Amino acid sequence: MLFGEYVRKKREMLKATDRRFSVRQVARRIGVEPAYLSKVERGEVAPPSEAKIRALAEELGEDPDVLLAMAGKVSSDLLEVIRKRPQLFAQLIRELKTLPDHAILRLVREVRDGDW
Amino acid sequence: MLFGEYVRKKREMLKATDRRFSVRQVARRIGVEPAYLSKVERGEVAPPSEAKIRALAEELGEDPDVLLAMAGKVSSDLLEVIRKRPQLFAQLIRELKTLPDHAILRLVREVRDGDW
DNA sequence: CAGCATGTGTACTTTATAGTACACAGTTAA
DNA sequence: TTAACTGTGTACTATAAAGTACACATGCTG
Repeated sequence: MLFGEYVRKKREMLKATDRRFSVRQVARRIGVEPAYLSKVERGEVAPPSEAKIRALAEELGEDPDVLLAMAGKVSSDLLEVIRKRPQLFAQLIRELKTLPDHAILRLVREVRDGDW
Repeated sequence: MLFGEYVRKKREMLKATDRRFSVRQVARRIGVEPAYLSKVERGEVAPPSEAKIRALAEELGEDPDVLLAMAGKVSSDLLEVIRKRPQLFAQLIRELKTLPDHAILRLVREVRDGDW
């Protein structure tokens, strides 16, 4: 699903029961012009900056990492982590690239619970 | 160490025993103007694009991921991997953020050798 | 039914990115 | 000693990113 398409769907859903989720009002709350948000939702322009996407995620109750991914971006805090130890993380991520979700989840849990 | 500084040092080292590593000749081989490479090495302008950095890494015998990191970038193939499963990888990377190198290396090996 | 709210079209702007093109002075090598 | 090669200063360019500003027709509502 495209970024704008997804945002529009979610916003319209919220609008159905709460009129505070109009294009204009959401735009105002996340700090952009209404015309811009409208264009973003219709895919007429590229998705906004990371900061605006975060604000939008907050507003819509969505996972910022997911919304960023839909926008073709990766959270800058993750980039920072990788940038600090590029070989280590590059190796790991390429290793995990083809693993199924459950295997990666297992890894996450192992690290979280284990004595690492 | 800054990107340009590092590149200059490495290139000068190679140049010491092989005159094919002048600014001009390296620039030509990686496909940029000599003046531009000169400015990059002296930090007068920002580091080049990912593609040029890759060519430079190849040329200098350096790890592209490391050079990219010095340039403040992350390899686009890694971004792609994360973008495809943002929640999973975001969770994992944030979990690993503070782990020591050896722990992450252990993880890499475990995944590579184990039955995942 | 007047008035505010709504979504969107059009036109423009600002800043960053990623460089090119050319000239010039100093260095080296034949 | 001249021809080529070297590094760099200056000026410029093209494209993308990330929006703003305003006008307009439509629609709801109190």
